[in-house]
Amino acid sequence: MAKAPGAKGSATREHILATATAMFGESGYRGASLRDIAVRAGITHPGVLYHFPTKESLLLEVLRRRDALDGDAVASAVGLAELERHVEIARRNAERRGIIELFATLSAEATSPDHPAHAYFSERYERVVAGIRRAYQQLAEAGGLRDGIEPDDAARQWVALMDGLQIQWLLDPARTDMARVLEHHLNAQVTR
Amino acid sequence: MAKAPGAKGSATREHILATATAMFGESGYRGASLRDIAVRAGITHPGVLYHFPTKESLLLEVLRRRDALDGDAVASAVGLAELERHVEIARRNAERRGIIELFATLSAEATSPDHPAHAYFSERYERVVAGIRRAYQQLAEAGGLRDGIEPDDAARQWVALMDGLQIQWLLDPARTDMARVLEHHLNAQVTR
DNA sequence: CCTACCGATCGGTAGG
DNA sequence: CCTACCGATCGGTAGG
Repeated sequence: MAKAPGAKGSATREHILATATAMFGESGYRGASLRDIAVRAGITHPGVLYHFPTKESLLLEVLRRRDALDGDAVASAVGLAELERHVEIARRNAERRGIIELFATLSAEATSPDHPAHAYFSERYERVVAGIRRAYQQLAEAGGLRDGIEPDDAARQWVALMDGLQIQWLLDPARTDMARVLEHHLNAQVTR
Repeated sequence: MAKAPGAKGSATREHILATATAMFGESGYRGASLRDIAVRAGITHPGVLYHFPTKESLLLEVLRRRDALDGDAVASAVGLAELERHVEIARRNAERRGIIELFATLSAEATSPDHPAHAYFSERYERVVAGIRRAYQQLAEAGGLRDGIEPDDAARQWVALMDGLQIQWLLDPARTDMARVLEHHLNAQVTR
């Protein structure tokens, strides 16, 4: 089989994706040019467009790839374990500034209805909130949730907390322990 | 007295500031061009640069003005009342999409160390967190805080919650009641 | 405050 | 995957 440009296996293609992930994170979608990405990937900017037809398609592929890689947006555990899984993701992501920059920068930029990733982030939020809500409901049914905590509010709180902590961490990593704050929040909601 | 261009009283200047606030909010700093702002303000883009020497100076003036207008970033009350003041600000801001867009979009964009508003947001965060921390400490000393809640974590949580809720609200205003979620969060921390 | 203009940079295309 | 190029747009300046 000859190497097809559309094939997922191209090493250059993977390299472009990794570079674009870092640069969209550092500068946002608007702030990172195809030439910036190309130079850091060691090719020319039409070279990038040989692998991805438009800048927008490159962004969407970067986002699609991220979700696939760590299953960030898919609820895969049950009740308390699902929430603890998110704490673990936060702890792990604190080692990879690029990933946090990508989602913090783009989720704010993409609140504009005409942003190329607007639909992606709208759907992602709905999915993530629904997954967390389910976890809280399961926790409540198992009698593990303190009185007066509604799963719907708690889910939105949890997601808001994760997003807001990312901004604080980017501004001041040394003094922001994302996983710790999330854990304390969870401990205050759960019955011992 | 002849009208001086530097005078704060120019109606055109005020009009440019209001327009720029809306457009930086909708599109971010990078996404809103001086020509966009000028057209919507009814002048030409060199006209904008007559009132503000650079695009960056316009942004900083927009931010400075916002803080001055509602004292958003300055702790002015004591203990519980200070936290309730922030709930009120959230309730009020839900009527002004432009303001929320401005801060949500820019605070993420400005996590880049080379962003023109980076220093502004770094200092603002420190100031806001310090104010909230003080309020929690006062609440704790008055015996109004539940056991196991540390003022420092609680302050970072509170600010993260406000930021994260703004993103959710921008993506889905109908289903995100910022003030309500903040109130529930506060009620769960305070002793009755 | 406008007209006219500048050099730089953008995403994308032609053609190989 | 590159060279060479396109039209559009950017922030900012000159000169009035």
